[in-house]
Amino acid sequence: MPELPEVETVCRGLARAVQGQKIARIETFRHDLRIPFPKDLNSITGLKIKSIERRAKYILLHLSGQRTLILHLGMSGSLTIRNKKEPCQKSKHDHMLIFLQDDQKITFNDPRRFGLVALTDTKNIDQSRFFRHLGPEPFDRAFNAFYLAEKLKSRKIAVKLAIMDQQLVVGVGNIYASESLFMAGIDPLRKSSSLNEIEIKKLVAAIQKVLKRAIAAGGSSLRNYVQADGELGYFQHQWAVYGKPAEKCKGCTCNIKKTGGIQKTVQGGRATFYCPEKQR
DNA sequence: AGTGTCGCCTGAATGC
DNA sequence: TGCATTCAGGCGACAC
Repeated sequence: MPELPEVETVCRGLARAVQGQKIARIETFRHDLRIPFPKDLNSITGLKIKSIERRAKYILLHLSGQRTLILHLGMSGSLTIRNKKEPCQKSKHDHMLIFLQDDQKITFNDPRRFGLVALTDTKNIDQSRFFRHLGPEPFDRAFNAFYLAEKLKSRKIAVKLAIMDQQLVVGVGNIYASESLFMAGIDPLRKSSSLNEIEIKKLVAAIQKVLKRAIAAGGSSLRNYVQADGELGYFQHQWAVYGKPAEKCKGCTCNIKKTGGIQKTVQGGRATFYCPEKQR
């Protein structure tokens, strides 16, 4: 599932392939994904893709005429770029095609349809329903130990749920929440307000490091991005605890017989993985 | 206001 | 073998 690093990878790949191109035509094959497609989607025909930006897990295509096309991949969405001349059949969950004037074609495929497509005036982005409530980017200077301490001290929920709250910090999804807490050595079940200064510093650093490593892993496979492989750029081979119940944690020196290895539990309806020995 | 739960959706994995 | 059930999860809506 695309989290921040995957979305970042997709944005970079997209920028390389289609920045500066004009939109020739758009086709949709149903009226909605998680929300309806914009009624005026065809109004961006003829506009130029000036730049591409990631914000949280949203992909922003800034167009000429002060328009911005917003894409979100949800859980199962992927973008593929092909040359229009390549013979290519529409697959089952292709929902939108963007044809460009240079004969490339962007395909938005999303089996579970948790993704979305929206259109807004560029200057109104910050006030849009999608961005109004978002917290700082994890790499922004505004996301630091002082900020996190302020945010956590009054909160009663578990720290894992807190760092997944997009109002606190954006882009930390379920997988990287578990991974970051492992790297920081913090038990995901701990109450947010129970973390001390040192732990909070470690957590900020861990979130940034985990995300940066994942982006780097994605970037290294970027050249294959245009091929039809939604899995590319993912971090799954480097997971330390996620999806590995009862296994050894990364760099394990634990007494597995005693700890039972990596534990799996559920928080807020989402799977959490952690090492009971390394995370306290 | 902060917190917890639900629903959207489909395919893979598991259970009987 | 084949059908039914469970699980996965971003994010907004909603109830308390």
